[in-house]
Amino acid sequence: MRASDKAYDELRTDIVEWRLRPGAVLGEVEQAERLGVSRTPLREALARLVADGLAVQQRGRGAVVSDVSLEHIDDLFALRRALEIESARIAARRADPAIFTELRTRFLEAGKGADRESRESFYHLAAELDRRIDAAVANPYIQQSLRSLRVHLARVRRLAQDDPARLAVSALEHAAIAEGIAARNPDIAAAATQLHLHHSLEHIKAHSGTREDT
Amino acid sequence: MRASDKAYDELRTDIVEWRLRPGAVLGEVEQAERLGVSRTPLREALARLVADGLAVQQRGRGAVVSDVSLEHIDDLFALRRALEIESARIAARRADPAIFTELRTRFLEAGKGADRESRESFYHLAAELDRRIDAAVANPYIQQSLRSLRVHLARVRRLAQDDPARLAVSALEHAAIAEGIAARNPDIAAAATQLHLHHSLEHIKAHSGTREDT
DNA sequence: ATGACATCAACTGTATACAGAAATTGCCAA
DNA sequence: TTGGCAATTTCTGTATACAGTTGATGTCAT
Repeated sequence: MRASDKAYDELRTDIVEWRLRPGAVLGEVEQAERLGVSRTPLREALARLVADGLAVQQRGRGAVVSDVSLEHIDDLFALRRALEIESARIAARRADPAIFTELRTRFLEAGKGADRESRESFYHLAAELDRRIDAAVANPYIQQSLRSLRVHLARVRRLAQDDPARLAVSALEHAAIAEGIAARNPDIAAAATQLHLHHSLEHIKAHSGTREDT
Repeated sequence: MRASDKAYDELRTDIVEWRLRPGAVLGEVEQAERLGVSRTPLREALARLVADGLAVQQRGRGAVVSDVSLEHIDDLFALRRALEIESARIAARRADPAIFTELRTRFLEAGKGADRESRESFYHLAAELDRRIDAAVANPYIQQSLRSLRVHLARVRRLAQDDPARLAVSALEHAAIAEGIAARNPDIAAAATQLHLHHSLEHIKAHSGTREDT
Protein backbone atom coordinates (compact mmCIF):
# COMPACT_ATOMS: atom_id res chain seq x y z
CA MET A 1 0.00 0.00 0.00
CA ARG A 2 1.28 3.44 -0.90
CA ALA A 3 2.19 5.85 1.84
CA SER A 4 -0.17 8.47 0.42
CA ASP A 5 -3.06 6.00 0.51
CA LYS A 6 -2.25 5.10 4.09
CA ALA A 7 -2.19 8.76 5.09
CA TYR A 8 -5.45 9.44 3.25
CA ASP A 9 -7.24 6.48 4.83
CA GLU A 10 -6.09 7.33 8.34
CA LEU A 11 -6.94 11.01 8.07
CA ARG A 12 -10.32 10.30 6.50
CA THR A 13 -11.19 7.78 9.19
CA ASP A 14 -10.07 10.21 11.90
CA ILE A 15 -12.29 12.92 10.45
CA VAL A 16 -15.35 10.73 9.86
CA GLU A 17 -15.11 9.26 13.37
CA TRP A 18 -14.77 12.69 14.93
CA ARG A 19 -11.29 12.13 16.32
CA LEU A 20 -10.33 15.14 14.26
CA ARG A 21 -13.01 17.71 14.99
CA PRO A 22 -14.25 20.41 12.60
CA GLY A 23 -11.82 23.30 12.67
CA ALA A 24 -8.82 21.16 13.58
CA VAL A 25 -5.74 22.35 11.76
CA LEU A 26 -3.98 19.75 9.63
CA GLY A 27 -0.39 20.96 9.56
CA GLU A 28 1.72 19.19 7.00
CA VAL A 29 4.75 18.67 9.21
CA GLU A 30 2.70 17.72 12.26
CA GLN A 31 0.52 15.14 10.47
CA ALA A 32 3.45 13.77 8.48
CA GLU A 33 5.28 13.03 11.72
CA ARG A 34 2.19 11.59 13.38
CA LEU A 35 1.45 9.20 10.51
CA GLY A 36 5.07 8.34 9.87
CA VAL A 37 5.18 9.46 6.26
CA SER A 38 6.96 12.23 4.44
CA ARG A 39 5.40 15.54 3.48
CA THR A 40 5.01 14.66 -0.20
CA PRO A 41 2.52 11.76 0.17
CA LEU A 42 0.81 13.65 2.99
CA ARG A 43 0.21 16.62 0.72
CA GLU A 44 -1.41 14.29 -1.78
CA ALA A 45 -3.64 12.92 0.97
CA LEU A 46 -4.63 16.45 2.03
CA ALA A 47 -5.46 17.35 -1.56
CA ARG A 48 -7.79 14.35 -1.77
CA LEU A 49 -9.47 15.31 1.50
CA VAL A 50 -10.04 18.82 0.19
CA ALA A 51 -11.47 17.38 -3.04
CA ASP A 52 -13.81 15.25 -0.91
CA GLY A 53 -14.93 18.32 0.99
CA LEU A 54 -13.72 16.89 4.31
CA ALA A 55 -11.17 19.67 4.64
CA VAL A 56 -10.87 23.18 3.32
CA GLN A 57 -7.65 24.80 2.27
CA GLN A 58 -6.88 27.97 4.15
CA ARG A 59 -4.34 30.37 2.76
CA GLY A 60 -1.21 30.31 4.81
CA ARG A 61 -2.62 28.16 7.58
CA GLY A 62 -2.75 24.82 5.85
CA ALA A 63 -5.90 22.74 5.70
CA VAL A 64 -8.54 22.60 8.40
CA VAL A 65 -11.20 19.95 8.92
CA SER A 66 -14.39 21.25 7.33
CA ASP A 67 -17.33 22.31 9.41
CA VAL A 68 -20.41 20.16 9.76
CA SER A 69 -23.51 21.27 11.56
CA LEU A 70 -27.26 21.02 11.47
CA GLU A 71 -27.38 23.87 8.99
CA HIS A 72 -25.70 21.69 6.38
CA ILE A 73 -27.92 18.69 6.92
CA ASP A 74 -30.75 20.04 4.80
CA ASP A 75 -28.32 20.67 1.96
CA LEU A 76 -26.83 17.22 2.34
CA PHE A 77 -30.24 15.58 2.24
CA ALA A 78 -31.30 17.62 -0.77
CA LEU A 79 -28.45 16.04 -2.71
CA ARG A 80 -29.25 12.67 -1.18
CA ARG A 81 -32.85 12.96 -2.30
CA ALA A 82 -31.83 13.75 -5.85
CA LEU A 83 -29.34 10.89 -6.11
CA GLU A 84 -31.02 8.11 -4.18
CA ILE A 85 -34.51 8.61 -5.56
CA GLU A 86 -33.19 8.56 -9.11
CA SER A 87 -31.04 5.55 -8.23
CA ALA A 88 -34.06 3.71 -6.83
CA ARG A 89 -35.97 4.48 -10.03
CA ILE A 90 -33.20 3.13 -12.26
CA ALA A 91 -32.58 0.12 -10.05
CA ALA A 92 -36.29 -0.74 -10.19
CA ARG A 93 -36.04 -0.90 -13.97
CA ARG A 94 -32.91 -3.03 -14.13
CA ALA A 95 -32.49 -5.06 -10.98
CA ASP A 96 -32.78 -8.79 -10.53
CA PRO A 97 -35.99 -9.16 -8.45
CA ALA A 98 -34.72 -12.27 -6.64
CA ILE A 99 -31.90 -10.36 -4.98
CA PHE A 100 -34.13 -7.61 -3.64
CA THR A 101 -36.89 -9.96 -2.59
CA GLU A 102 -34.33 -11.72 -0.41
CA LEU A 103 -33.07 -8.40 0.94
CA ARG A 104 -36.63 -7.40 1.82
CA THR A 105 -37.08 -10.59 3.83
CA ARG A 106 -33.86 -10.00 5.71
CA PHE A 107 -34.87 -6.41 6.52
CA LEU A 108 -38.19 -7.58 7.93
CA GLU A 109 -36.26 -10.06 10.05
CA ALA A 110 -33.69 -7.50 11.17
CA GLY A 111 -36.39 -5.10 12.33
CA LYS A 112 -37.56 -7.45 15.05
CA GLY A 113 -34.50 -7.50 17.31
CA ALA A 114 -33.29 -4.45 19.20
CA ASP A 115 -30.09 -5.65 20.82
CA ARG A 116 -26.63 -4.62 19.77
CA GLU A 117 -26.14 -7.69 17.63
CA SER A 118 -29.15 -7.13 15.44
CA ARG A 119 -28.31 -3.44 15.32
CA GLU A 120 -24.93 -4.31 13.81
CA SER A 121 -26.50 -6.69 11.33
CA PHE A 122 -28.99 -3.99 10.38
CA TYR A 123 -26.21 -1.54 9.53
CA HIS A 124 -24.50 -4.18 7.44
CA LEU A 125 -27.78 -4.95 5.72
CA ALA A 126 -28.39 -1.28 4.92
CA ALA A 127 -24.90 -1.05 3.47
CA GLU A 128 -25.58 -4.14 1.39
CA LEU A 129 -28.78 -2.62 0.02
CA ASP A 130 -26.78 0.44 -1.01
CA ARG A 131 -24.26 -1.78 -2.76
CA ARG A 132 -26.94 -3.80 -4.51
CA ILE A 133 -28.66 -0.67 -5.75
CA ASP A 134 -25.31 0.69 -6.93
CA ALA A 135 -24.63 -2.52 -8.80
CA ALA A 136 -28.08 -2.48 -10.39
CA VAL A 137 -27.79 1.16 -11.44
CA ALA A 138 -24.28 0.51 -12.81
CA ASN A 139 -23.66 4.21 -13.38
CA PRO A 140 -20.10 5.30 -12.56
CA TYR A 141 -21.02 8.99 -12.46
CA ILE A 142 -23.85 8.49 -9.98
CA GLN A 143 -21.67 6.10 -8.00
CA GLN A 144 -18.94 8.68 -7.64
CA SER A 145 -21.36 11.34 -6.45
CA LEU A 146 -22.97 8.91 -4.02
CA ARG A 147 -19.60 7.83 -2.69
CA SER A 148 -18.68 11.42 -1.94
CA LEU A 149 -22.07 12.04 -0.36
CA ARG A 150 -21.90 8.99 1.90
CA VAL A 151 -18.65 10.13 3.45
CA HIS A 152 -20.38 13.28 4.64
CA LEU A 153 -23.43 11.32 5.76
CA ALA A 154 -21.27 9.04 7.88
CA ARG A 155 -19.93 12.14 9.57
CA VAL A 156 -23.34 13.63 10.19
CA ARG A 157 -24.78 10.40 11.56
CA ARG A 158 -22.60 10.83 14.60
CA LEU A 159 -24.68 13.85 15.49
CA ALA A 160 -27.72 11.70 16.18
CA GLN A 161 -27.96 9.10 18.92
CA ASP A 162 -28.92 5.53 18.19
CA ASP A 163 -32.58 4.84 18.75
CA PRO A 164 -33.95 1.25 18.73
CA ALA A 165 -37.46 2.41 17.87
CA ARG A 166 -36.22 4.40 14.91
CA LEU A 167 -34.15 1.41 13.84
CA ALA A 168 -37.20 -0.83 13.69
CA VAL A 169 -39.14 1.66 11.59
CA SER A 170 -36.11 2.24 9.42
CA ALA A 171 -35.87 -1.48 8.74
CA LEU A 172 -39.45 -1.47 7.52
CA GLU A 173 -38.70 1.51 5.27
CA HIS A 174 -35.69 -0.27 3.82
CA ALA A 175 -37.84 -3.33 3.25
CA ALA A 176 -40.33 -1.16 1.36
CA ILE A 177 -37.56 0.16 -0.89
CA ALA A 178 -36.34 -3.36 -1.60
CA GLU A 179 -39.92 -4.43 -2.24
CA GLY A 180 -40.49 -1.61 -4.73
CA ILE A 181 -37.33 -2.51 -6.63
CA ALA A 182 -38.11 -6.22 -6.56
CA ALA A 183 -41.54 -5.44 -8.00
CA ARG A 184 -39.79 -3.46 -10.75
CA ASN A 185 -41.99 -0.49 -9.95
CA PRO A 186 -39.94 2.73 -10.23
CA ASP A 187 -42.62 4.96 -8.75
CA ILE A 188 -43.06 2.79 -5.68
CA ALA A 189 -39.31 2.45 -5.19
CA ALA A 190 -38.92 6.21 -5.49
CA ALA A 191 -41.79 6.89 -3.10
CA ALA A 192 -40.42 4.47 -0.52
CA THR A 193 -37.01 6.10 -0.79
CA GLN A 194 -38.45 9.58 -0.44
CA LEU A 195 -40.41 8.54 2.62
CA HIS A 196 -37.35 6.92 4.18
CA LEU A 197 -35.19 9.98 3.59
CA HIS A 198 -37.85 12.27 5.01
CA HIS A 199 -38.15 10.26 8.22
CA SER A 200 -34.41 9.86 8.47
CA LEU A 201 -33.86 13.60 8.22
CA GLU A 202 -36.64 14.35 10.69
CA HIS A 203 -35.14 11.92 13.16
CA ILE A 204 -31.66 13.37 12.90
CA LYS A 205 -32.94 16.92 13.35
CA ALA A 206 -35.10 15.91 16.31
CA HIS A 207 -32.61 13.70 18.14
CA SER A 208 -29.37 15.47 17.65
CA GLY A 209 -27.39 17.15 20.33
CA THR A 210 -23.86 18.33 20.74
CA ARG A 211 -21.64 15.34 21.28
CA GLU A 212 -18.70 15.59 23.57
CA ASP A 213 -17.57 11.95 23.54
CA THR A 214 -14.18 10.82 22.25
CA MET B 1 -0.95 31.51 -9.36
CA ARG B 2 0.52 28.26 -8.11
CA ALA B 3 2.37 26.01 -10.53
CA SER B 4 0.09 23.10 -9.64
CA ASP B 5 -2.99 25.17 -10.45
CA LYS B 6 -1.48 26.21 -13.75
CA ALA B 7 -0.71 22.60 -14.64
CA TYR B 8 -4.20 21.49 -13.61
CA ASP B 9 -5.93 24.21 -15.63
CA GLU B 10 -3.88 23.54 -18.74
CA LEU B 11 -4.29 19.78 -18.60
CA ARG B 12 -8.01 20.03 -17.89
CA THR B 13 -8.52 22.45 -20.77
CA ASP B 14 -6.49 20.21 -23.07
CA ILE B 15 -8.63 17.23 -22.14
CA VAL B 16 -11.98 19.01 -22.34
CA GLU B 17 -11.11 20.53 -25.71
CA TRP B 18 -9.96 17.19 -27.06
CA ARG B 19 -6.35 18.20 -27.61
CA LEU B 20 -5.55 15.31 -25.31
CA ARG B 21 -7.62 12.41 -26.61
CA PRO B 22 -9.04 9.59 -24.51
CA GLY B 23 -6.34 7.01 -23.95
CA ALA B 24 -3.50 9.52 -24.16
CA VAL B 25 -0.80 8.71 -21.64
CA LEU B 26 0.04 11.51 -19.21
CA GLY B 27 3.64 10.75 -18.29
CA GLU B 28 4.85 12.76 -15.35
CA VAL B 29 8.22 13.68 -16.79
CA GLU B 30 6.85 14.39 -20.26
CA GLN B 31 4.00 16.64 -19.08
CA ALA B 32 6.16 18.36 -16.50
CA GLU B 33 8.61 19.36 -19.22
CA ARG B 34 5.84 20.41 -21.60
CA LEU B 35 4.15 22.66 -19.05
CA GLY B 36 7.38 23.97 -17.59
CA VAL B 37 6.76 22.84 -14.03
CA SER B 38 8.39 20.29 -11.79
CA ARG B 39 7.08 16.81 -11.16
CA THR B 40 5.72 17.59 -7.70
CA PRO B 41 3.05 20.15 -8.70
CA LEU B 42 2.29 18.10 -11.80
CA ARG B 43 1.55 15.05 -9.68
CA GLU B 44 -0.90 17.13 -7.67
CA ALA B 45 -2.56 18.24 -10.90
CA LEU B 46 -2.82 14.63 -12.08
CA ALA B 47 -4.36 13.60 -8.76
CA ARG B 48 -7.03 16.26 -9.17
CA LEU B 49 -7.74 15.13 -12.72
CA VAL B 50 -8.16 11.56 -11.51
CA ALA B 51 -10.48 12.77 -8.76
CA ASP B 52 -12.50 14.62 -11.41
CA GLY B 53 -12.73 11.44 -13.46
CA LEU B 54 -10.97 13.03 -16.41
CA ALA B 55 -8.07 10.61 -16.08
CA VAL B 56 -7.65 7.16 -14.63
CA GLN B 57 -4.60 5.97 -12.78
CA GLN B 58 -2.95 2.94 -14.31
CA ARG B 59 -0.53 0.95 -12.24
CA GLY B 60 2.97 1.36 -13.50
CA ARG B 61 2.01 3.36 -16.54
CA GLY B 62 0.95 6.63 -15.00
CA ALA B 63 -2.37 8.26 -15.75
CA VAL B 64 -4.26 8.09 -19.02
CA VAL B 65 -7.05 10.36 -20.23
CA SER B 66 -10.33 8.65 -19.40
CA ASP B 67 -12.54 7.24 -22.09
CA VAL B 68 -15.67 9.02 -23.25
CA SER B 69 -18.09 7.56 -25.72
CA LEU B 70 -21.75 7.39 -26.55
CA GLU B 71 -22.16 4.52 -24.13
CA HIS B 72 -21.42 6.84 -21.21
CA ILE B 73 -23.80 9.56 -22.32
CA ASP B 74 -26.87 7.85 -20.92
CA ASP B 75 -25.12 7.48 -17.57
CA LEU B 76 -24.03 11.09 -17.65
CA PHE B 77 -27.53 12.29 -18.38
CA ALA B 78 -29.02 10.10 -15.69
CA LEU B 79 -26.94 12.00 -13.15
CA ARG B 80 -27.75 15.27 -14.88
CA ARG B 81 -31.46 14.54 -14.65
CA ALA B 82 -31.22 13.81 -10.95
CA LEU B 83 -29.23 16.94 -10.14
CA GLU B 84 -30.73 19.53 -12.47
CA ILE B 85 -34.36 18.59 -11.96
CA GLU B 86 -33.93 18.76 -8.19
CA SER B 87 -32.03 22.02 -8.58
CA ALA B 88 -34.81 23.50 -10.68
CA ARG B 89 -37.33 22.46 -8.03
CA ILE B 90 -35.37 24.09 -5.23
CA ALA B 91 -34.61 27.20 -7.26
CA ALA B 92 -38.32 27.59 -8.03
CA ARG B 93 -39.02 27.74 -4.32
CA ARG B 94 -36.30 30.23 -3.43
CA ALA B 95 -35.38 32.33 -6.42
CA ASP B 96 -36.01 35.99 -6.98
CA PRO B 97 -38.64 36.01 -9.78
CA ALA B 98 -37.37 39.26 -11.27
CA ILE B 99 -34.01 37.74 -12.20
CA PHE B 100 -35.50 34.76 -13.97
CA THR B 101 -38.18 36.78 -15.70
CA GLU B 102 -35.43 38.86 -17.22
CA LEU B 103 -33.48 35.74 -18.19
CA ARG B 104 -36.55 34.34 -19.88
CA THR B 105 -36.91 37.48 -21.98
CA ARG B 106 -33.28 37.30 -23.02
CA PHE B 107 -33.62 33.64 -24.00
CA LEU B 108 -36.61 34.42 -26.19
CA GLU B 109 -34.56 37.14 -27.82
CA ALA B 110 -31.50 34.93 -28.26
CA GLY B 111 -33.53 32.21 -29.98
CA LYS B 112 -34.30 34.44 -32.95
CA GLY B 113 -30.82 34.88 -34.41
CA ALA B 114 -28.83 32.02 -35.90
CA ASP B 115 -25.50 33.64 -36.74
CA ARG B 116 -22.28 33.01 -34.88
CA GLU B 117 -22.67 36.10 -32.73
CA SER B 118 -26.06 35.15 -31.33
CA ARG B 119 -24.83 31.59 -30.91
CA GLU B 120 -22.04 32.83 -28.67
CA SER B 121 -24.44 34.97 -26.68
CA PHE B 122 -26.73 31.99 -26.30
CA TYR B 123 -23.97 29.89 -24.78
CA HIS B 124 -23.14 32.67 -22.35
CA LEU B 125 -26.80 33.01 -21.51
CA ALA B 126 -27.15 29.29 -20.82
CA ALA B 127 -24.11 29.46 -18.57
CA GLU B 128 -25.64 32.41 -16.75
CA LEU B 129 -28.87 30.51 -16.18
CA ASP B 130 -26.83 27.69 -14.65
CA ARG B 131 -25.08 30.18 -12.39
CA ARG B 132 -28.33 31.85 -11.36
CA ILE B 133 -29.89 28.51 -10.51
CA ASP B 134 -26.80 27.55 -8.55
CA ALA B 135 -26.97 30.79 -6.61
CA ALA B 136 -30.66 30.31 -5.88
CA VAL B 137 -30.20 26.71 -4.74
CA ALA B 138 -27.25 27.78 -2.57
CA ASN B 139 -26.32 24.20 -1.82
CA PRO B 140 -22.57 23.54 -1.75
CA TYR B 141 -22.96 19.76 -2.01
CA ILE B 142 -25.16 19.95 -5.10
CA GLN B 143 -22.88 22.62 -6.54
CA GLN B 144 -19.85 20.39 -6.20
CA SER B 145 -21.58 17.47 -7.89
CA LEU B 146 -22.84 19.73 -10.66
CA ARG B 147 -19.42 21.23 -11.18
CA SER B 148 -17.90 17.79 -11.63
CA LEU B 149 -20.73 16.79 -13.95
CA ARG B 150 -20.39 19.85 -16.16
CA VAL B 151 -16.74 19.14 -16.88
CA HIS B 152 -17.74 15.81 -18.39
CA LEU B 153 -20.65 17.39 -20.24
CA ALA B 154 -18.34 19.95 -21.81
CA ARG B 155 -16.25 17.06 -23.08
CA VAL B 156 -19.20 15.16 -24.48
CA ARG B 157 -20.66 18.19 -26.21
CA ARG B 158 -17.79 18.10 -28.64
CA LEU B 159 -19.20 14.85 -29.96
CA ALA B 160 -22.21 16.63 -31.39
CA GLN B 161 -22.11 19.23 -34.12
CA ASP B 162 -23.63 22.65 -33.70
CA ASP B 163 -27.09 22.91 -35.15
CA PRO B 164 -28.85 26.29 -35.52
CA ALA B 165 -32.31 24.69 -35.53
CA ARG B 166 -31.59 22.83 -32.30
CA LEU B 167 -30.22 26.06 -30.82
CA ALA B 168 -33.45 27.90 -31.43
CA VAL B 169 -35.54 25.18 -29.84
CA SER B 170 -33.07 24.93 -26.99
CA ALA B 171 -33.45 28.64 -26.35
CA LEU B 172 -37.18 28.17 -26.01
CA GLU B 173 -36.66 25.30 -23.59
CA HIS B 174 -34.32 27.39 -21.49
CA ALA B 175 -36.90 30.17 -21.51
CA ALA B 176 -39.47 27.69 -20.24
CA ILE B 177 -37.20 26.68 -17.37
CA ALA B 178 -36.63 30.31 -16.43
CA GLU B 179 -40.35 30.93 -16.69
CA GLY B 180 -41.16 28.04 -14.36
CA ILE B 181 -38.68 29.27 -11.78
CA ALA B 182 -39.86 32.87 -12.10
CA ALA B 183 -43.42 31.67 -11.50
CA ARG B 184 -42.16 29.87 -8.38
CA ASN B 185 -43.71 26.68 -9.65
CA PRO B 186 -41.41 23.72 -8.82
CA ASP B 187 -43.37 21.19 -10.86
CA ILE B 188 -43.32 23.34 -13.99
CA ALA B 189 -39.63 24.14 -13.57
CA ALA B 190 -38.88 20.44 -13.12
CA ALA B 191 -40.98 19.46 -16.11
CA ALA B 192 -39.34 22.07 -18.33
CA THR B 193 -35.92 20.86 -17.21
CA GLN B 194 -36.80 17.24 -17.85
CA LEU B 195 -38.09 18.08 -21.32
CA HIS B 196 -34.96 20.06 -22.11
CA LEU B 197 -32.65 17.29 -20.97
CA HIS B 198 -34.60 14.72 -22.95
CA HIS B 199 -34.36 16.71 -26.17
CA SER B 200 -30.75 17.57 -25.53
CA LEU B 201 -29.83 13.90 -25.09
CA GLU B 202 -31.82 12.87 -28.14
CA HIS B 203 -30.07 15.50 -30.21
CA ILE B 204 -26.62 14.46 -29.11
CA LYS B 205 -27.30 10.80 -29.79
CA ALA B 206 -28.81 11.58 -33.19
CA HIS B 207 -26.23 14.10 -34.42
CA SER B 208 -23.00 12.69 -33.13
CA GLY B 209 -20.24 11.30 -35.24
CA THR B 210 -16.61 10.49 -34.77
CA ARG B 211 -14.66 13.72 -34.78
CA GLU B 212 -11.18 13.76 -36.24
CA ASP B 213 -10.53 17.50 -36.18
CA THR B 214 -7.81 19.09 -34.10
C1' DA C 1 10.33 -19.68 -35.77
C1' DT C 2 8.53 -19.17 -31.35
C1' DG C 3 8.60 -18.88 -26.53
C1' DA C 4 10.77 -17.96 -22.28
C1' DC C 5 14.03 -15.77 -19.43
C1' DA C 6 17.20 -12.28 -18.26
C1' DT C 7 18.84 -7.74 -18.47
C1' DC C 8 18.13 -2.97 -19.06
C1' DA C 9 15.79 1.20 -19.09
C1' DA C 10 12.16 4.24 -17.86
C1' DC C 11 8.92 5.64 -14.74
C1' DT C 12 6.60 5.97 -10.38
C1' DG C 13 6.68 6.77 -5.41
C1' DT C 14 9.04 8.88 -1.55
C1' DA C 15 12.14 11.81 0.93
C1' DT C 16 14.54 15.94 1.66
C1' DA C 17 16.43 20.45 0.83
C1' DC C 18 15.65 25.20 -0.37
C1' DA C 19 13.24 29.51 -1.28
C1' DG C 20 9.48 32.59 -0.63
C1' DA C 21 5.52 34.14 1.90
C1' DA C 22 2.69 34.84 5.80
C1' DA C 23 1.57 35.00 10.57
C1' DT C 24 2.79 35.79 15.15
C1' DT C 25 5.24 37.96 18.60
C1' DG C 26 7.92 41.36 20.75
C1' DC C 27 9.41 45.98 21.18
C1' DC C 28 9.05 50.83 20.84
C1' DA C 29 6.60 55.01 20.64
C1' DA C 30 2.61 57.85 21.39
C1' DT D 1 -1.98 51.07 27.92
C1' DT D 2 -2.57 50.54 23.19
C1' DG D 3 -1.38 50.57 18.48
C1' DG D 4 1.83 50.03 14.86
C1' DC D 5 5.95 48.28 12.87
C1' DA D 6 9.63 45.18 12.38
C1' DA D 7 11.93 40.88 12.95
C1' DT D 8 11.80 36.14 13.59
C1' DT D 9 9.92 31.86 12.98
C1' DT D 10 7.13 28.59 10.92
C1' DC D 11 4.85 26.85 7.10
C1' DT D 12 3.79 26.27 2.33
C1' DG D 13 5.21 25.49 -2.50
C1' DT D 14 8.66 23.71 -5.58
C1' DA D 15 12.60 21.22 -7.17
C1' DT D 16 15.53 17.40 -7.24
C1' DA D 17 17.69 13.15 -5.91
C1' DC D 18 17.22 8.26 -4.90
C1' DA D 19 15.24 3.75 -4.63
C1' DG D 20 12.09 0.24 -6.05
C1' DT D 21 9.20 -1.64 -9.43
C1' DT D 22 7.40 -2.52 -13.79
C1' DG D 23 7.45 -2.88 -18.62
C1' DA D 24 10.05 -3.67 -22.79
C1' DT D 25 13.49 -5.64 -25.53
C1' DG D 26 16.90 -8.77 -26.95
C1' DT D 27 18.95 -13.16 -26.94
C1' DC D 28 19.20 -17.99 -26.41
C1' DA D 29 17.35 -22.49 -26.43
C1' DT D 30 14.06 -25.72 -28.07
